[in-house]
Order: sequence, then C-alpha cells, then structure tokens
Amino acid sequence: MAGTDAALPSLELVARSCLCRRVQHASRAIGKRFDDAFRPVGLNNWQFTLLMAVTAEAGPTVNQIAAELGMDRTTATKNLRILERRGLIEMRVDAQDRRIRRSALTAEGQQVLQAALLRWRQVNDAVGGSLRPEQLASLNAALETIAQA
Amino acid sequence: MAGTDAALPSLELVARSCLCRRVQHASRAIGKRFDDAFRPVGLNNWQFTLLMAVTAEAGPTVNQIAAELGMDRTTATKNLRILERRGLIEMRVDAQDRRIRRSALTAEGQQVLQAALLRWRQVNDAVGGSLRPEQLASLNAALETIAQA
DNA sequence: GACTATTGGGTGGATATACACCTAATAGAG
DNA sequence: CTCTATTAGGTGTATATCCACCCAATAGTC
Repeated sequence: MAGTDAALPSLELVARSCLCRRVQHASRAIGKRFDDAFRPVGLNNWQFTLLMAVTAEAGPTVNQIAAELGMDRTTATKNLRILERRGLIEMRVDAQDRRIRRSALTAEGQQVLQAALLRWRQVNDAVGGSLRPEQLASLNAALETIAQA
Repeated sequence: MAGTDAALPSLELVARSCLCRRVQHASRAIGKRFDDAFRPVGLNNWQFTLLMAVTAEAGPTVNQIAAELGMDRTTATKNLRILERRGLIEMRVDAQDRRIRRSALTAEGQQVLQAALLRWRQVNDAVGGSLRPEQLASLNAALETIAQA
C-alpha cells in the first residue's frame, strides 16, 4: 500500500521467500523423521550424527567435531557429555597436549551405531527418494553453500 | 571392506550422503546469519519468523502458527510467551470459543518488525545471491518437499 | 625462567525443541 | 440434559543451541 515505506518488502514477499524460515522448517521436519527412525535404538538424529563424527577420524577433538558439524563448540561439549554418560563414547585427555580431549566409541557405542545404520539408510533413502535425482544433487550443493557461509 | 556386514552402508557413504546432517548443518549456519542480522533490533531468527506468522493472518491461533511453521504446538506456546512477555505480541481468548487464544502484534511489535524487515532483506538477498537462480528455485522446491513429509 | 599471547575447553544462562501427560471448553449422541 | 469424544491449549522434563565469560595448558618472547 502507499503510505508505507517503499523500501520495505511486503509481508507476503517475506513469508514466501524467507530462506531462513524454509530451511528451519525443513530442518525440524527431517530431524523429526530421523528421530522417529532412530527411536527404537535409543538415539535421536543429532546423536547419530555425533557418533558418526566420532568415528570419522581417529580420536577427533571437541573442536574438530564442532567444526565438522558446524555447531558451537560448547554445544558439542554438552552433547558429547550425554553420549559419554550413556557409555557410548569415551573422552580422554591427549598424552602430548593435556588441553586436548579426544573422543572414541566404546564397544556399546559401536553396537548402537551399527544398529542405527540400517535405519539410517531406510529413512535417508525415503527422504532422498521424494526428490528427483538432479534435484537431490542440487539440494546437496545448495545446502553445502549455505553451510559454509 | 570385506568382513563387515554387506547390508550396512559404509561410514564414508553415510557421512557424505546424510541428508539430515546436511540440512541440520545448513539450518545452524543460516540461523546464525539471521541471528546476527537481527541482533541490533533485539530479535533472533525464529522470533522474526514468529512475528511474521502472527501478522500473516488475522489473529492466528497457537495451533495455526505451529502448523504453518511446522513446529511442535508446545514449542509455539513457549516461544509466543517470550514475545508476549517482551510486549511484542498479545494473546487473547477468543470471544466465541474460549478454548482458543488468538495472537496479534502490539504497536511495539509492529515497530520492531518494521525495523527488522530491512535487515531481513539484506541477509536473505545475500544468502540467496550465493546460489544461482535456478539452484535457488530448486532449493526452495526441495525444502518444501522435505518440510511437508 | 618469567611474562604474555594463543589455544583447547568448560560453565552458566537464556532460549529452542519435542514428548508425555494434563486441564478446560466445546461438540455430539442418546 | 447428561455422558463421552474431540479439540485447544498448557506444564514438566530432557535435551539442543548459542553466547558471554572463565580456566588451564601450551607456545612464543625476552
């Protein structure tokens, strides 16, 4: 309408084109789907991701895990502690540099992760399958671009 | 490697192709960008989205807002209460059906939202501009598909 | 070796999110 | 009109997330 600042975008435009809202909405939805899939093995989606990150390298540090997942370091600290309390991972001080704490899966953690992998593939295939192959590839590239900002 | 269960996906494959992890990573990154943009006006990204949802319809209910944003109803309740405490919105019981609570922006809420709109456009354009136009369109479609699951 | 800067990490607080469970108001069946 | 089902919503709990601030260990300088 006239009378409002012409420099301001209309509310309809914002609601339609807000990337933040779209990504957050999708994030909640996909997180819930993976939570449901992992519930029988007692994990949620980020715990699965964290277990994966712990196994990805040899004894990754808190900082390495946080950087890899793009989360705040203190968030990684607190989430790792929960997995540690449940006995799925171990954190131990590095021998050379005593500031550093390195993570590793316990035997139980490996078992839980193995049990989760089949469920992961099912739900990941299901979600990916709802997109056309070229759309999935484009989505991955776009998400990576956004994540690196 | 041979020796592991052939039915299990390799850890490398999982790390590379996990849609949940990618979406969550992008969600954290973009949320942080919008948080930074809105910080000068005292909002964060979801508060902005919530204010937008409150103005989108005439006096939307808690359920309507939660459905529109794909968030849990109880999450909407608690987030709305924070905006209410700050005096940015008002919740009032519907005259016809006293179970229903309808939301509306206060004058201060409108001012804050107006101040945020310019910042929104800057950061939304910046993020969208890092993608090619057809990639952005494809991203929007893919995110909507995922959100509707 | 002492002083300072850098780095790895933790704590406390505010808010974000969802689940299990609950209350209150309305709607519908008889 | 009463009883029950449905619907709108809230509370408590556990965990997720980030920020401001802190501590301890190492590295670098002299």
